[in-house]
Amino acid sequence: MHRDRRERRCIPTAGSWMMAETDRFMQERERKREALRAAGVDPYGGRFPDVEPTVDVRARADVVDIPVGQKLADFTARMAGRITLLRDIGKLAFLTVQDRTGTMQFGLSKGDLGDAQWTVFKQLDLGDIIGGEGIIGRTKTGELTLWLTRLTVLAKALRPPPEKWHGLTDVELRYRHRYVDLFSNREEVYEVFRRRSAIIHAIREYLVDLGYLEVDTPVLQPIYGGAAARPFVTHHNTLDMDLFLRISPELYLKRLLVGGMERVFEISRNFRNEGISPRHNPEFSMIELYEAYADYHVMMERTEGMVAAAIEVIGNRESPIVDREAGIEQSRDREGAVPFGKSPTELSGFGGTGSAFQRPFGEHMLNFAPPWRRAKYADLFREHAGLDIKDKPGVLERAKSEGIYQKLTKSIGDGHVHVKPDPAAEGSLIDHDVLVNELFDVLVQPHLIQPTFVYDYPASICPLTRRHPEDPSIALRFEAFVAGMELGNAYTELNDPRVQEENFRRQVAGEGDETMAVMDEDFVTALEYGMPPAGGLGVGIDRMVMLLTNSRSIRDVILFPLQRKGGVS
RNA sequence: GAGGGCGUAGCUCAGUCGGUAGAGCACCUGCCUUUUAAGCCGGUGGUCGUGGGUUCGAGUCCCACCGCCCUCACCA
Repeated sequence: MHRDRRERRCIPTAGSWMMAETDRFMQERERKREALRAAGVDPYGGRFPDVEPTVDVRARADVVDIPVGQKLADFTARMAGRITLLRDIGKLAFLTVQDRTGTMQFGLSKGDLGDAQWTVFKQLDLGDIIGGEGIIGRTKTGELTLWLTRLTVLAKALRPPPEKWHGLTDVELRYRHRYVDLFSNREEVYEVFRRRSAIIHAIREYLVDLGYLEVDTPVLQPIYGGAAARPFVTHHNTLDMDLFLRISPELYLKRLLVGGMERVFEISRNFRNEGISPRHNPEFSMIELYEAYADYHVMMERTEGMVAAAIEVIGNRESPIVDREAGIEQSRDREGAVPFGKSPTELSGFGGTGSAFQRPFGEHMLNFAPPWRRAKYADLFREHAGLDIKDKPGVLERAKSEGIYQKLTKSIGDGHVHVKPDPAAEGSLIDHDVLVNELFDVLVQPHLIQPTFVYDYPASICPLTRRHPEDPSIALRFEAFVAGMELGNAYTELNDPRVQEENFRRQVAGEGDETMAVMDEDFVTALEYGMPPAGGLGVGIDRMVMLLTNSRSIRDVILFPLQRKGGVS
């Protein structure tokens, strides 16, 4: 039947389709698969128990003296993985086999393996998944090698893997076919997600050790709230009810404070129907935590503690393979990219930096050693803008010279800009506070490279936030910035039900920065039962992973970032 | 949503002034018992993102559309 196929493609009639390149590769591999079946070999294997990871085999080999060019008959191993390189020397072959911990060279000798097994080997291709049993040795060049006495086919790959040296570099293909990205760009991509897992694990451990309870609250919410963002809307058929995908778990977690969960956290996937950028994905992960009897100063320590715990757990690790790095770096340089990416020294942890809390990020070296810098909003504004935040004429003048004023007045009417109630009042069409905030974004935020807590925001910028008891113009809030990027946001939480109720009313009326569809009356009811004073904190997990893996785009730390449908198949 | 860039073989990339579409890897035939991106001989493989247009002739020029990336806006 294979012959039929080949003949068909060899006789292109006028106007017929030429054989697609992909089909040629796949049909060749299908031919080999059928050859395996004809020889009584299942090309998709089955249970293959007691497989030893590469790192374990290498660790065992490290404590044994294996002379170069020798095999140790009593050093046996049983391993499995994907063939990433295949060197066929005639009656001898070397395969590089990759598992989750690294790569191992398999050596195959026709004489040792026997004709039947050698025939099986001849049907293998790059990308196939195999198991092997044999004895460990070292080749002439000292390479640790598993010399097979038995070869098992576990999965015949029908599609060829990407080019073996460059791997997959097309970013669109990398995101759409992440499974290929993961095995073909193993050293960079797999490592990022290994770290992501370790970071989340470390955060959990850190908080649980502090007596926190991890919870799950609704993703499908009849009323959304807790942040300023447009939601995704969905519908429950049987209940015939519109629901929102949560933009934040905040209002549910605070209900749990009322219920007596004094220390509570959730690692929550949130969904915001907003724009997409290298720092924004429509669905993203955040850790939110609430601690009774604490305040936002305590939350600064929690932020430092979580990051320190994360760095500790990802720090000490030798990268098993780094050879292909040079090629990746070159391709990025061709695009004129900044020096992001993982160098061998970075992958191995603390290489040459002196402090365990230092991490490279782009052209910066970030120092996460606690305590991080703590700076008041107004002080930073004075430092970088040279202005007092209450200096209305000065702020207006600077906003004009920076082009911010012009940009804002131009976009009045799109619903995002707050027009001053009485424009004539001070010769400005834009709220003073809006101008301050815009100037902060442009003049201050980009300079906040090293981890910095910006605290005591002007209350006018965050109208829904609890005020400082001694200075009502100050809001009890901080934001954590690293590399010019917002990493976290925290408050001394509002627990006065009447103030909360009033805030909701203003939100519904669209007066504040946030708007919402309807008031969450049940949340007010909860506060009426009494919520302990508390500190609350939200930290973006994806951004934290970006910072700790030197990743320039949020899409590089999310396994399957949202892509438009269509595109390359 | 606005502006800019990109899309050529399965993968990584060349393609000059508009004049028969190329290389490496991969794949196929053959050789090779210590390779390290193995090597050597020979060979196959293309709807140049899609659709229109200009032209004697379009990968190349023009228009529209699709997808990706970047900047801005919204947002975290």
